[in-house]
Amino acid sequence: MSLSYALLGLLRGSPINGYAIKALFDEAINFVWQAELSQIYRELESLEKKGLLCSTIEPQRDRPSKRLYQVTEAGRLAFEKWATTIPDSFATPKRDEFSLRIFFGSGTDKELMKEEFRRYIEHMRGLRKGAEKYTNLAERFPGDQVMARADQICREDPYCDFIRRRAVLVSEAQILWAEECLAKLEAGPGS
Amino acid sequence: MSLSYALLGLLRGSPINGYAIKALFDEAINFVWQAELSQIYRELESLEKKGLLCSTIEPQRDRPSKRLYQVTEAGRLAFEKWATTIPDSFATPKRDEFSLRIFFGSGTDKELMKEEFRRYIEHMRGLRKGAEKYTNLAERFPGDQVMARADQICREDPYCDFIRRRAVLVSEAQILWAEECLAKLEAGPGS
DNA sequence: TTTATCATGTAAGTCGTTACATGATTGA
DNA sequence: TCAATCATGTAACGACTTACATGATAAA
Repeated sequence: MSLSYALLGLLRGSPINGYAIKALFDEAINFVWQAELSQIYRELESLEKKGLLCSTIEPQRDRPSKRLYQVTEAGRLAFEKWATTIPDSFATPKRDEFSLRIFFGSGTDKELMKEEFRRYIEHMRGLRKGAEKYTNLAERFPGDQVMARADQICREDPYCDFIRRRAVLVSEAQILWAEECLAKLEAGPGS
Repeated sequence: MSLSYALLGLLRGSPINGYAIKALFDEAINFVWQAELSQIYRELESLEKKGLLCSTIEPQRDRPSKRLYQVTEAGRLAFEKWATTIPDSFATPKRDEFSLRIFFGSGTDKELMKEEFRRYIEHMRGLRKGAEKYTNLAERFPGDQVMARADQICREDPYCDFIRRRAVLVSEAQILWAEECLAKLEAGPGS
């Protein structure tokens, strides 16, 4: 599973706690990975048991204590191995509810399907907009060192920009596709 | 979960057995849904227990017996309800190992990353090629009525074509993106 | 004779979501 | 006072994968 590598990769830098990782996933790298807090905590615990991470409790004055994680040497090695081994297959599991709904569209009222495409286009425009600009983590989390650092890394790292650019291009392709479908449905008989 | 609706949708037509459904997923609608045989069998069983499907055993002379499934009236209603209710969100779970590998690319040797992009482009070209033509199920499964019928439906159904077209456009966008990334890596310092 | 295809299933384990529990502080 | 944010976790369930078991026929 790749969540473990996402965590090992993120924890190579300064120590982070589970809650902040969730914020990073949601705010900064939402084109890359997604996970629920409960899953993150469980995975961090599991990685620590395996000796790939270690944690320390950091008490805070005005906030609850944090459990800060860092990679161990073994964790760093495991990540390195994963990062330098090109996978045999690039296939991603194909399980997309929207595709399925469209696939079975011919049994559904055409006006309803048109509305579904319109809503999909709105959704995709939102995604594109979100990907077009850098997520300004430093602004959103003022005074947070971890976020400031993540922000800076993303701004300087060409690979981080690749991922952002991909989100833009792919969502644009899907917008064009959906608009094309809508036009065909409107041009077709009985509309 | 949507696998159940994929099954209910497929089984609205002529009765099909689990093994044939797997073939349909793999050959015809691989842009739409994916599932392992073991999961299909379990899900079919579960849907029958819920009264949404019913099955009959069909003995064959030269082959093992088949368990043929069909939707019940309750199953048809459940499918209708799903198909005619536009979901609140179009978000798909974002969990793509390739994105993650690129995101962490700056720590990896540049030549290795270039090779990874090249392999990715090859993979995407294969996907595009597969999507450009109709999957000729009738040719691949000569004499198979279920496949012949699925083939014909796909050929006549505009929604089926939408899905195919989407796969073409999205894989094209990803090819362009990856080529753009490669060019940037090659133009950058130290290449 | 061995491999491939057809055919159905079970069992174990991993991965992921949803719901629940707890409790502190801050701001409206 | 009430909601929001910060913070960590547990428990139950649901979804998916991998491995295993079985056995027939057809083709190489």
